[in-house]
Amino acid sequence: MHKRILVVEDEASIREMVAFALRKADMEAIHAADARAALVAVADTPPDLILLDWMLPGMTGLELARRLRAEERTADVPIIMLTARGEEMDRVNGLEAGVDDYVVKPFSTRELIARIKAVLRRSQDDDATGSIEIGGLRIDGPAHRAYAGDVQIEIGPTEYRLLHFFMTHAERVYSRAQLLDHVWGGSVYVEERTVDVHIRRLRKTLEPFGLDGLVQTVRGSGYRFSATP
Amino acid sequence: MHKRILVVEDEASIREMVAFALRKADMEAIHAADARAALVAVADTPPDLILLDWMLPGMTGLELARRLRAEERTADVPIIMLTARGEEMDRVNGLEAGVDDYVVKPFSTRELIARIKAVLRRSQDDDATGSIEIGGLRIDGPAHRAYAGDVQIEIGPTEYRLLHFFMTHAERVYSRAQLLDHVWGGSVYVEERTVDVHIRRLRKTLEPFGLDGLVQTVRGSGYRFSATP
DNA sequence: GGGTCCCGTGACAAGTCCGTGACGCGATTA
DNA sequence: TAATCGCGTCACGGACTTGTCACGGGACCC
Repeated sequence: MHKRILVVEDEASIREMVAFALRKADMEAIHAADARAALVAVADTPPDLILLDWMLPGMTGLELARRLRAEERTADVPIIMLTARGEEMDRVNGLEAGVDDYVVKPFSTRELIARIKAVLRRSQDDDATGSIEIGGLRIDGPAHRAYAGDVQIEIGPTEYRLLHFFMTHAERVYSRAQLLDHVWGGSVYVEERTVDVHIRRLRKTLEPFGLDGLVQTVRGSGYRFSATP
Repeated sequence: MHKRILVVEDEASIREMVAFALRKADMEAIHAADARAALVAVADTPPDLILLDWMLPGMTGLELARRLRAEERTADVPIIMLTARGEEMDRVNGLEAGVDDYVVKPFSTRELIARIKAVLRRSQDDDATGSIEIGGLRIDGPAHRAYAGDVQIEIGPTEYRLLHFFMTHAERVYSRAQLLDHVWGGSVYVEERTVDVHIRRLRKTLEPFGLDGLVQTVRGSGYRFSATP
């Protein structure tokens, strides 16, 4: 899980220490030395999380937090505040501004990474869809299970993800590239032919249950999931 | 879905922040600054959910939770506890009092709303509780004990919390991160693999009673509790 | 009918994920 | 104070996934 973290901090040494820790945790640090730079950086592509120093030249971190919350694009980006010990940290105002967590300096990088992970973890919503049924095949989203009528189907992780995508996007042709994007996640590179192999594996696990013809090949274009041949 | 939420919290600023967030999510906030006010407000018309601060003037939130559970009218109303980080929060006692979830301050409004929705969704199709039985395993909520048939099972605190969470959220896959959030609490940092170890310990204590296969591994996703393999 | 392109299929090696035993530490109890 | 217990972490090994490749059959176009 590669994440992009915006680090708004005027002290270069702290920025670098944080950047180093982030990189080790497979995250990318984007630097901003003051509020203005932060707003510019955010305008481009909103990061996954923002680390915000409490004291900044020009504008306080709190004020910046409010600004970020007001913007449509960044309203949902979690914010973690960095405060120095002894600094009057107005927790209530922070809460109002929608700050997700505080880390008090001096902090260990270990703790910082831990906090970041915790906040990221919480911010991802768990709206698992209910159950879907198409052509005698049913999947139970929350339970991560597939059924042919009443009998349960043993299915591997990637096969399940592929099946889940197909059933939530039935009756439509997807190219191998699109399937890679949606099922594998855009940030990994795998050969397109890999999709073929997984299609085959999926067909093979469905076949013993009389569920063939659901995954259809559209020659030259890709694959489609449909109950009607 | 218009819901009425009772907010029991002595700090006015937090009450207002919560009220603002609730309104944005199409819910109505009813305020109560202390336990007495809460009991009065509840006597009129029970709300759909109660947000309860852990520390209250006069009576602790935990005590109030017990009182609310004892009342006929409010026994079934879900309760979410608000606790400050660092406050010693006794999650076991919370379970005993029938608390449905915890949210640790500082929290973002986004997270709070998400938790509220999750609890509401769950309480829709949940009947009166007390004790739950799944697959020959029974837990007695108020006493926090576990039984296999009639024989009591010796079980540690963390194992019990894990088991309790599983039994109140059966037939659904949870990632290690989600389990950490719900069973360990939001703002603590432990390695995700720690979950594995506790899963194993739980399995090991259940096994001698023939209760194996209840805690299931979903490779690549997490764990699931279910009576059917 | 021939050629070309596209897809199905089986095998395989690397990689990932999970179960498991052990260890140290702090808290609680005797 | 000593002893026990529960908990979090680590390292190791095994089992399962998974991405890739090579081969061959079939479809489409001419």
